[in-house]
Amino acid sequence: MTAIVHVDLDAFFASVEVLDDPSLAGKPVIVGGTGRRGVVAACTYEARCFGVHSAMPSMRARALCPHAVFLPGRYPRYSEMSARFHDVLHRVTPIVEPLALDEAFLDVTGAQRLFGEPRDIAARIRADVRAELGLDASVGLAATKFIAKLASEAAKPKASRAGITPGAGVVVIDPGSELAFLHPLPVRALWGVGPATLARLARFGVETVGDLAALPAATLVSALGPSAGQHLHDLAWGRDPRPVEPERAVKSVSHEETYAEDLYERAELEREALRLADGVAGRLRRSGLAARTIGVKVRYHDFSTISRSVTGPPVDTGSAIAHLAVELLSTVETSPGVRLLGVVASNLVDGGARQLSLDEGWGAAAEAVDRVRARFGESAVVPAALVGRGIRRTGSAPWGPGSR
DNA sequence: TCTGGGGTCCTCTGCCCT
DNA sequence: TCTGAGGGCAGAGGACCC
Repeated sequence: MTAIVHVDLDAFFASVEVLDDPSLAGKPVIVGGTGRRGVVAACTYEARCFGVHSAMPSMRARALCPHAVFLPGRYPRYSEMSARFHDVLHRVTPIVEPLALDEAFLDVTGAQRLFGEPRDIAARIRADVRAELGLDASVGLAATKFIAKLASEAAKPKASRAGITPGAGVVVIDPGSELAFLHPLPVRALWGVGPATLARLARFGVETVGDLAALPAATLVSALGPSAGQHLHDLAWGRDPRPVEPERAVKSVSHEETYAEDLYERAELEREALRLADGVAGRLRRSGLAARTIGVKVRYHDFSTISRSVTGPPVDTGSAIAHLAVELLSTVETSPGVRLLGVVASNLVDGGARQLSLDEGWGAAAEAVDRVRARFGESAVVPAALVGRGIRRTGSAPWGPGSR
């Protein structure tokens, strides 16, 4: 029988802040964008008691919990702790699928000879993380990935107006007991059910996973499409054949930024596109990749979002990506005011396959730039068009538990 | 109160080719 | 030569995840 463990660090960013500054222990701590357009990336359970949760606008979090400690976040520190966390997991098994900085699946089926029963392995992982990192983790164990994930969720502490209820830490869903665990849960708990799907399911009177399981698969397929419909029907019956995948190739690399004030000037947007393209190019080269498709994403004042993309020979330099991004930008309306601009590289290929003719000289220059930045920091070299330019951004470093 | 950033996957549409 | 059907692909957008 396959044994899958899901491990999730509790309130990761906020817990690291408390770990590094013990005077914060027991206080509501909120990590995230502190600007007008920022959102909460993570918060302690003390903050959750006031109704604060991740992805909530920081302004609202401040209104709900004005006495909280607000911190902007320290991405390099979280990365370092994440690396140590994944080291602990890799000591148990090489079959580790990272989901985020603070979360991973492990297939511990083959680790039983070394470490004993799966439930003992789950408990051991939690204890090792606590001992070596000083952080609390919640652990779920089941025969499938998504039930293991729901189990770790069930193992977490709960926060409400009444206070914090400690979690079990480890929850094991034994084979045969999956449906009894699954069917009473709200349907929103299923992976893939967000606000839009929830609204569609509500029309069928579906509130719990059990309600969903009772619907014929054909009804779900007609309501949600063949892929999502069948997938959710399978999940509702506990079926999830997806294996733990240690190696997953990156499919796209992007940089986007929300501005504190909307941008109207095309020249300013083109400079921003250059800066974002430069960031994307650097990350592509560090991964040894080049992109065949370059896209731009534009979000307007009213939050409506459009994207434009173009496919051609592989590129991995800031100048080449910026050139395409600026061309794409010239096809979209910017006069309503741009709240967010993004540059996306997709259709990724091996970096050695990039266009050599025109780009060869730029490629060598870009690699030299990479070496200087590696030694002296990202701001040591910037495109000439950006020297001395400053635009007010939302003030966020690349943070978010989903960041890899 | 007004909604980050970095991703993946899916669906729909239009175009090109056979 | 014209036309329609169908497949493949690219582009756009939506939904979802952490």
